[in-house]
Amino acid sequence: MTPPEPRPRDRGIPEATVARLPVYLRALQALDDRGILTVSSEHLAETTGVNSAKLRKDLSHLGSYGTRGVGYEVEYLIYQISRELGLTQDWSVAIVGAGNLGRALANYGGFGTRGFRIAALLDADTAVLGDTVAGLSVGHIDTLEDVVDRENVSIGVIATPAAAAQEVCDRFVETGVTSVLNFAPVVLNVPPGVDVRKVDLSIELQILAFHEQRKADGYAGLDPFGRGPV
Amino acid sequence: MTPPEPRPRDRGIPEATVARLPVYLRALQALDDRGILTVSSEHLAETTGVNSAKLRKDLSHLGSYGTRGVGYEVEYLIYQISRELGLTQDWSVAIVGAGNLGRALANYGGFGTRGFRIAALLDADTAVLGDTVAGLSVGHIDTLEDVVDRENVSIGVIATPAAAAQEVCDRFVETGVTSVLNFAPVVLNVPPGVDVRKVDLSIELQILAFHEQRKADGYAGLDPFGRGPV
DNA sequence: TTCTGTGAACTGATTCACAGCT
DNA sequence: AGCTGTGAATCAGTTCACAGAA
Repeated sequence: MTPPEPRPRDRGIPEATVARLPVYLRALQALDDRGILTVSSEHLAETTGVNSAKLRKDLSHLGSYGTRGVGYEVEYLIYQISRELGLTQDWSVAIVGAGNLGRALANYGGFGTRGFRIAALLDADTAVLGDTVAGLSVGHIDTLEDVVDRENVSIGVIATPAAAAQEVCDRFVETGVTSVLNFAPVVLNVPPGVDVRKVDLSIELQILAFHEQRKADGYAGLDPFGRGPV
Repeated sequence: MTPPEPRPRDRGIPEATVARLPVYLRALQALDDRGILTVSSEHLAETTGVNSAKLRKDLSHLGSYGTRGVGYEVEYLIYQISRELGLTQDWSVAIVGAGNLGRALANYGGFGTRGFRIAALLDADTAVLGDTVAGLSVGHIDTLEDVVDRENVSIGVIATPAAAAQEVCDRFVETGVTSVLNFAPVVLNVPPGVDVRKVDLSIELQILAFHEQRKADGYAGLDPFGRGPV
């Protein structure tokens, strides 16, 4: 697992930092839209809900893009973060599963920010074949390999029922996709080198339930409005 | 911030552990469905994609529910985790936003596992009012406060466009909801004591894009199939 | 003077490795 | 003999606090 050789500028950006860069980026874009030219770590930290020292350390991993006594130039920082995240290019995305979730994803306005392009929306159910979603015609799952090759898909999104997820994932991996975003409630098995990220509604709810229960249990006095289970 | 008094059994379960318990629970339920009575940390760890020492340490925070030389009893462990997560009771959930995402959430089969009950699906758009989704009629957002009170809602789910999210959140909080699951791409502002969890598609994609770019950049030899941007 | 960039201290999470129970 | 439960070692991430640039 050792990298082949030490590379020029250390790109060893901590995972935790990478996960926050998109949040900073969004806040910066909002500032830019309002015509704001410069921002301090204190202010940007506040609007993104992090500690300002953490924000500065995060940004310092990209290089020294701030000006002491002044702050960060909004446009320049947007560019630097975009570049670091790989958003100065477009990535091709294929979504499998054209149920409500798949459709919601396909319709996701402009796909967040720029940087992504939906190449296809596929489903196994012939009943939805040809439906138009977000200007795209739903294709058949059997064309997955063709689509990935032709459109140079690099990110596969799985929005199928749990039972179908592993098979779809295998097909993505087999065709050369190395990044998968999984919305199905299963743990996917992939070979090394493939990145999987999981988004799981019921896990999120269960985590919230845990904290709700705790509030209800022991700290009633500190939480005058807390509600219990039904 | 000191708890009023030391409470009987230490419930200081690490956040990282809490986030994994739902994953273990799901795997255990699958084992239970297959009639398997007992499982070792090694095996359960493998199917959930974690290290077995981590799994044992996680479970040890709940108590000593394993048997040395044997493993864990599946049913008993399901019960213990469910109890710890607060799933032996039902929690009432209100979803705001009846677009594709809101509908996808409402249809989410049995809401993951048991433990949750959708009390209402609300929207501001009069065009979707009265639509039936997952056996539920879409209500008007103005009834939010009524619904929360009447149905004793403890978890609010925000599936609205970004612009509406903070206002919906404020109304939830104002009415006494202390747990919020936010799908809108904004950082929500809440008073202390309110838990917010965020699920953000575009952030997940951007994190994947970062790793894709890295693979494409520097490790071509280790990743023969990796695709670049389009 | 203001605000960045960063060593140093700290806190939390993971992994190792093995003692001890069944 | 096999597998749990857990101290001890390690690693990652956060926060503090301040030196130094503009």
